Amino acid sequence: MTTYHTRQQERLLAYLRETQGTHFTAEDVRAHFAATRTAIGIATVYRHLEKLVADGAVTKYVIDEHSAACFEYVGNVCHTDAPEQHFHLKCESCGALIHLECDELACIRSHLQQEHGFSLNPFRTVFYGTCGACAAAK
Amino acid sequence: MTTYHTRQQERLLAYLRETQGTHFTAEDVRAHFAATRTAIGIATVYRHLEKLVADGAVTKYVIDEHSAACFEYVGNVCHTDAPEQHFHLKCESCGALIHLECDELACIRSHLQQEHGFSLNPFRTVFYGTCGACAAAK
DNA sequence: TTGCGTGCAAAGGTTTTGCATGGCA
DNA sequence: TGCCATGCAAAACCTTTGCACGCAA
Repeated sequence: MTTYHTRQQERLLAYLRETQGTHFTAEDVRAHFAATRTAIGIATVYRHLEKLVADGAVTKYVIDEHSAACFEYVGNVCHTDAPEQHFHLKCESCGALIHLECDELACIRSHLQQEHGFSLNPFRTVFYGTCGACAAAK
Repeated sequence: MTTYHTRQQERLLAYLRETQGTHFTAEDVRAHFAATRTAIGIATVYRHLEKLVADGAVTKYVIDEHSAACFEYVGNVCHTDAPEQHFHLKCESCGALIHLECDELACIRSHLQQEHGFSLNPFRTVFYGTCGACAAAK
């Protein structure tokens, strides 16, 4: 639990809030501050992200274990109103991670729940395939 | 593509067929053959698993990126004749792998294709969540 | 002053790769 | 004989951890 209020913590949180709706890796965060001359050690980045994930303010995606984990800022804990139901598409060709928000896809969840008794975890579920750009390139 | 038929390949495939319905790590496979005195190098295990995953005969699960990936043999899928429209549900609680054949879910593919230009790969895509039995147990 | 937060470097683990050797066709 | 497959070890990679120092309260 955080007891002290530090400069790094403040700057890191401020940055995360700017990234709403996008994905980032721990390295992305470190690089961002390295560029602004207010460096934050990679260990500190990981330590904060770990806490935020535990608090639910950040979601962690494991796409492939030999590449860096993706994080996403989803707001404060008191965000119990309308958690966004978005899914992720991963292009097996170019590696792009696509953030998909679609009502029809959101129905998948209730369908699986009602018809198959399965509670889908949208944070871990990733749709693999080929994106339009890559398909067109072939 | 595999061009040569080797002893290691044969033994590895035979072992995988025995594991139907269970999951294993690359290390598990290596250890299995190390015990039977017909050792197979870990690099060879990874190289074969990589091919099998690409072929759809093995599914790769990434549970957490700092632990070993889990693999599961799902058999030779006939992606030439009649591509089966079934998806996989993986219970994060009990580890059960559920084969789901559902017309409504099959629509996901065409939806992603038409509305988002995304060609879904049903052999690799896995829905993570909690199965009905585990949900009831809580 | 107390002790948490930070940064550096090293450790930890899994997976990949380089290279020489062995084996299939 | 021509190459692919294999195995070993080292490399590559992300992430965690030990330790000393800095800084908040």
